[in-house]
Amino acid sequence: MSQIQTDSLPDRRCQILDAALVCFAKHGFHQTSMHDISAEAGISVGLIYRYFENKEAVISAMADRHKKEISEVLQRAKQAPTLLESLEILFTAHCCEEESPVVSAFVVDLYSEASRNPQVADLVRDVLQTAMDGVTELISKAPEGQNTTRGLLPIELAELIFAVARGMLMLDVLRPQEMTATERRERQLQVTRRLWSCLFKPEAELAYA
Amino acid sequence: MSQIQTDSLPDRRCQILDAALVCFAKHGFHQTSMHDISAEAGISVGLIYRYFENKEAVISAMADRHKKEISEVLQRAKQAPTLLESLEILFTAHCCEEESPVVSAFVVDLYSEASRNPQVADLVRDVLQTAMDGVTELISKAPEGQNTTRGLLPIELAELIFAVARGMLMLDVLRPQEMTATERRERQLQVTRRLWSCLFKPEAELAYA
DNA sequence: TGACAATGAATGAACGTTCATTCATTGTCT
DNA sequence: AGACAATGAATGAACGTTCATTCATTGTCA
Repeated sequence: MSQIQTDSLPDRRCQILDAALVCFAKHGFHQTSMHDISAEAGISVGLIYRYFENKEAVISAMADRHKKEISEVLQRAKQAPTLLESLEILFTAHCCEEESPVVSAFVVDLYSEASRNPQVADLVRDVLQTAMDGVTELISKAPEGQNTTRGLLPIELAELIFAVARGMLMLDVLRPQEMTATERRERQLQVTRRLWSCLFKPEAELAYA
Repeated sequence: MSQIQTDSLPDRRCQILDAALVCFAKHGFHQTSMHDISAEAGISVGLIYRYFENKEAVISAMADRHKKEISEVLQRAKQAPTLLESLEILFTAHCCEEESPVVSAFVVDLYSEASRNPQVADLVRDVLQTAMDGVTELISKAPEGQNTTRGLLPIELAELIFAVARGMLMLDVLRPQEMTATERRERQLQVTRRLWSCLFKPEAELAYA
């Protein structure tokens, strides 16, 4: 009865979005056809239109899902014992975390889409603002962020941190495919630590850096 | 005879690429039709195929042109009297320079394209490497880069600088259209100076920051 | 006139979307 | 329980449209 409806409806949507992510990451939004998605999901084309109004709605739903994944990453980052570890979680989420496969190519596409689709732009802006607020708060409360911030406010530091994170994510799409997730992660962590040492490491420790 | 060929051929190509940039920046590569480009250029569709083999070739040529523009920006940056001014040129090229209108949305699209098109990826990697080498050299030679680099090598600093530059460029596509080029430039410069102060400003000067 | 630049209608493939149809499941009645 | 009606999830061929690409034709010079 209604059990099937309420159970299968979100499942189907999820199944379709999973397939869409694979296709979008591989070929981009506008080079992925609805037939591609249906084939990847193992269902018929028509069925997609039972769960999504049109292709645009699939893209929007993907953006929405991205928002949830990012806020989960943020939650995990907030619980890390040190500021450096928080940053490491934030910087490596897109290439390493099993649970939230935020594929770099998809995110770059999302920004590309945001530049013409105001609805997507609003959503991405919202995600970014929430994440930045979280990190700003993280810095304000962290002992490392108190006195070694080189005269910059927590929010200014957060802006720099997010700029670097986005920039590294962009770099990620240029990396040859033969690079493993572990190798990517290692490169990400190196840059994260360098940034951290620039922003937060007390001058006194530099001799040992 | 050959005068017309050698003279008009590059001009037409340039005219077509100018039109393509406008369309690509506005709608993206794959949502721009050849008719859009021909209309923007004020010529017929068929004529485009006299100067470019196909749409892919237009995109590749755009990427090539991007490469030339970036190296021009780099040349200008190299001639700046201080390291900070070099960075300011590099960071504001995409939203302010009249001669090389490297539109942010186009560059994000270029990275998006690079993630599936190995030919474009190679080119973007090449551009990036050249620019990074230039900046690394700039840092090595600059007096500001000598002793206040917080234990980081010039190449490591260059990586951070380019990550921030790419990240800010990405942010640029989220900005509401009503923001003027001057306002964007101001925001860019703020972040540039903050980054510079983190990476290069001697600790002694911080009191006045 | 001959050579080349330029046009834009024509082509066919590919796309997003629709919808008549199928069929396993669920509900209802005797 | 058994027979029948109703549901709606799922299908995939078909539709109208758009797009990249081609090419017969026209315009423009020397």
